[in-house]
Parts: sequence; C-alpha cells; structure tokens
Amino acid sequence: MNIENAQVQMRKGILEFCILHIISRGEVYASDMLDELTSARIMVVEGTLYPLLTRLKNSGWLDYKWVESSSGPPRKYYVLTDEGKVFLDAMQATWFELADSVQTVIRRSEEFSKNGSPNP
Amino acid sequence: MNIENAQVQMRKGILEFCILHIISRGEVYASDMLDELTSARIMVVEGTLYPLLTRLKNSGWLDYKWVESSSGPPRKYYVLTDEGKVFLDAMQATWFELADSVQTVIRRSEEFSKNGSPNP
DNA sequence: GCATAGTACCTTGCATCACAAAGTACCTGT
DNA sequence: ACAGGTACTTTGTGATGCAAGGTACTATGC
Repeated sequence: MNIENAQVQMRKGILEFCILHIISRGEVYASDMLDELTSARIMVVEGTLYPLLTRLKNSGWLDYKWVESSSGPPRKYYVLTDEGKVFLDAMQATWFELADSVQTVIRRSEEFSKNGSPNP
Repeated sequence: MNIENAQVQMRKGILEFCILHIISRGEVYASDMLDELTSARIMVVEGTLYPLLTRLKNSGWLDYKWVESSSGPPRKYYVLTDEGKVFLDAMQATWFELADSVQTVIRRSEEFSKNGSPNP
C-alpha cells in the first residue's frame, strides 16, 4: 500500500456526502459536479461519479430529468428528493462527529508528545 | 443503501490514520487501540482491526514484538517504524486537506441557501 | 451528405477493504 | 480436567473506487 492508495481510501464515503451537498443547491448534471469537486480539490473521475449517482438514485435520494442541451447530447439534471434531504442531514451530522473524533485522536497525540503520557 | 452503511463508508481509510496515530505514542496492543478508538466514539471490531494491523505491518510501517502477559496469552505490542512516521505525517496532511475541502463544499451550500446562487 | 471532434452518459472487470462469524491458542481458577 | 476469559487469526461476503473502453447525440468543416 502507498500514500496514493491511502488517500483514495480516506476519501471513500465522503464523496457521496459532497455530491449530495452539491445537488442540494439545485439542479445540476454530472459535469457541473465534477467542476465543483475539482475546484474544492476533491478529484473524481467519471467512472466513480456515474455509478455513484445511479446508486443514490436507486436508493431514492435523487431524482433526475432529461434536459436538451443547445450544444451536445441531452443531460441528466439531478435533484434531491425529500428523503434525500433527510439523508443528507444525517450524513452531515456523521461528518461532524467523525471530524471531531479524529481531532480528538490527533489532540491526544499532541498532548502525549508534549507531556508524556497524559493518562494517570 | 442506508445511513449505517454510509457511515461505514465515510470512516474507511480514516481508521488507518487514527490507528497509526495511536501507535505513534508508544507501544500498544490491539485491545489498547480498541479502547482508545471507542473512547473517541470510533467503533471498531476485531475483524476490522487485526487484518488492518497485518496490512500496515506488511507495508513496513509497523513492527511488533511479543510480550508475555501476567494474565492471559502473550500480546503483540506494535510500534511505528521510521517509514511509518513519514507515512503518518503524509496521512495527516491528507486528512487536513480533505477536511478543508469538505468544509469548502459545506460552506458553499450554506452561502447558497442564504443568498441564492453565489456564482455571477 | 459524410467525417471528425466534442460532449455526455454507461458498462465491464479488477483490486481493495470493513465486517461478521467462526476458529485457534494461551492462561487462570476451581 | 474443565470452564471462562483474553488475544490473535482466518474465511467468506458485499460494497465500492477506479481505469479503460464503449455508446450515442450534436455541431462543424468540407
């Protein structure tokens, strides 16, 4: 295992959360999402995004409609369903808890290297 | 897919980072790690932890030694190798970047719901 | 018309990994 | 011996990120 692989692992699941967030703002299609994620320095490729969108759709959290484009093939514009909004809220709570837990672990290591074992 | 599954996905890869952090403080064995992770509200079970430790060992980031216990079977006490320390630093940088990227996505959604589209 | 390029969406196959469940081995107390 | 607790291991399953290749539609150039 190398650092690139580890980075990929660390991002798993969080992608889903970020994509739901982006769709929560309004109708978007896949290329919009890729642009937004890229600008937030979260690299995603089509082979990851499309199956993920299909899964979220099949779970009932997304819906989409075909929209004709003036320059190219039609696009799938996605929106969040009401169930999807509930799910997104739950994911956000999970994210904050996780970030806090990781911060706890990091803080303890910092205290340890400053003071020696903080445990009595 | 349900919220439990999504939470599991979100934690993937981050577990590895947290475990390396815990081992970085000094020699510990598996039950120590489980206690520490549980107290940080990161639930892990043996079936996850042991294979992960084996992977990290095989990657050269951990080493261990058998230590006799005064009450029970001998224990494997793990320590970070020099390579492991370098890897942990890289993982930590990745974590902070990822947390920042996610925060960026969340912030944009908040701005959107306050002001409408922030894009000109 | 026809070919080329660009855009958008989809599918296949592979490797990785968390987890549940069952198993192995060691030590202590009775 | 035997039961109970502790510690480490293994097997099988399901989920999923991703690379690579494919399909389909539109516009442009000739």
